[in-house]
Amino acid sequence: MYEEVTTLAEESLKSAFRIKDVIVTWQVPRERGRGDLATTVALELSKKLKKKPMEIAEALSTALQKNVSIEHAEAVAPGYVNITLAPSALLRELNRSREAETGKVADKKARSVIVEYSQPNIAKPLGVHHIIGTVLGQATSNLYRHLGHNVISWNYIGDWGTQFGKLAVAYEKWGEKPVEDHTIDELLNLYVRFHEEAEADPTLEDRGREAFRALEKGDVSLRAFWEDVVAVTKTSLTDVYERLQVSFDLDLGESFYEDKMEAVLDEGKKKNVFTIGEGGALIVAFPESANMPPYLILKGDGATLYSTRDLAQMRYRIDTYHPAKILIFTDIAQKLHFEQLMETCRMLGWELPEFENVLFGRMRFVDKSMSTRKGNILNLEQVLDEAVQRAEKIIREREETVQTDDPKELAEMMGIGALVYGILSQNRKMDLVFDWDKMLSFEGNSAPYIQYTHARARSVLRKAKTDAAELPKDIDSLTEKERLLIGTLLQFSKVLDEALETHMPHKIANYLYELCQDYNAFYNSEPILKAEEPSKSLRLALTSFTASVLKTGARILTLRVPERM
RNA sequence: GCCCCCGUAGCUCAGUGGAUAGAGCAGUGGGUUUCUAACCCAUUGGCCGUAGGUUCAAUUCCUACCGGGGGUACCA
Repeated sequence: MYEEVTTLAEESLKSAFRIKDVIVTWQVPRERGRGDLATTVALELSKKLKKKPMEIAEALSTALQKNVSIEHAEAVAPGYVNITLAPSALLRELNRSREAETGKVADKKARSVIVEYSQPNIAKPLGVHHIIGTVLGQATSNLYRHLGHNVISWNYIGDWGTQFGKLAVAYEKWGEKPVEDHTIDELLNLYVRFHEEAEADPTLEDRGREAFRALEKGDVSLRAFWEDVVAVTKTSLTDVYERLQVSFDLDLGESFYEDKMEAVLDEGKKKNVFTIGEGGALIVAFPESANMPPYLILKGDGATLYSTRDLAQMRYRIDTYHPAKILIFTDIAQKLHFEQLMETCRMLGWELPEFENVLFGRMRFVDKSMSTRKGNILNLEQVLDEAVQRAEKIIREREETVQTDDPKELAEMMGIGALVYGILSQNRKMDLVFDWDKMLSFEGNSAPYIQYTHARARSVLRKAKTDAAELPKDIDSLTEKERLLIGTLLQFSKVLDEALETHMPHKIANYLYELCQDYNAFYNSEPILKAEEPSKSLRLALTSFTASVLKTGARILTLRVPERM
């Protein structure tokens, strides 16, 4: 962005102070009245050149002032250079920047990015805490796709493991009807009851482990039971994912690796990476330098673990998809596990793709943590329903002014949007305390604010009977609000790049919010339809750009925006 | 014990090696004969956890400590 200005600045500094190299970087000042771009290069050079910062800043601003793209350049104490760009230069930039909105076309031959997220467990409904990883992963997948990457979105379903043996024992003891007739909540109740009764009767735990081992060894009736439970679970997940605008390319779960672990186990043993530890367990002992506790690969009784399947999964993904990158979204509690996993892969001598365990904070209630075993989780579907009901109530209260044709659809959009935006607008590493009122905001910095701003802009365009407004060729001057809005619109593509690089979708949410603020301020102070030309064309174009950036950005965040509300 | 994440306004949170640290909610006062007032404008409110260090410049980087959360071999 603004290469012309950068080159000019660098050249003039080089010639004025007879230096070989200088790199000028620009910041976009947040404060009004500081121009469109600012640099601190004079402060940075001061020591090296043995000159006062202001002296350098003044020389630079004088040189920049001569350029036609720059309306005004100014040196400000203690050594900043602020520049205000000419309207024509801003319009030129704005035209160029529209490409970022439409998205890039993926190069089909490029190696893909595997994004794993959500990871629901079989026989349990999605809890409200699942929403964090689910929407973060989806937003990140959307972002990669938007920027032209081939993405394989992957739901790694927890359909295997000791928990399953426990459920089988619980069903055998207390189940009262065929498995396939259970709802997901009834299955959860069995699981919770198991843990309650296991407090009094510890032998239950052993029986659960035994049942899982039997399943792993191929017990036919357990296998049939397992298949029924998987079917019940997948059906119940479909609806929630649809409401969240979440979808996956693959949902190969843990059971898929059932027959793929043996090869990895053999390899690890042969390479002496896996060794026998306490109680006959198979472990990886890391070198001192790794500074990590041992990694358990097989239990003492020979049963496999999460780690066993993850190793097999890593192998399978590499061999099958040759990905350039693998991202796995998990909460922060799993950090060590993935560090151990990757270190183990390296010790096995595997050639690995770029890998990141994208971490996020945990959700808990005010006084206690969330635990599926104890049953103190909130069902995500119920939370979505409550969110939508709250939105419905607000829509009803505004009956006289609301402009939607479909209040039910709008409520769905707003309610779920509010919840999702609440999560995606904050730094993913932060822990969340579940609180209805805080998680479901409908005003201020919230999804409905973004949605309202979009509807408002679309409404203006409908009245103007135009969609793809063209920018005027040139314009003499810009109002302060116009300039601010243009400046924010210009940053969209940079924000997307930063969000991708850091895997921090909240940067997009924050940006969209700022854009709305700028648009609403502009909307409030400048007439659009009644403006004189060329202002009218400019303002319509800004309205059109804003609406389209909002829609594109919101979509990446899984949010939908209405045409009217 | 060791390791990781978090600590910014009453509350919930953004933010950055640079110019007087920003929003939302809550509080106070304004704005609709104008394109949607789910909005806008103004205003109250901060030793940026504490103490050192690096730097022309630290809330941001480094170290220690304090507080909260998590992990630390047979859960995932």
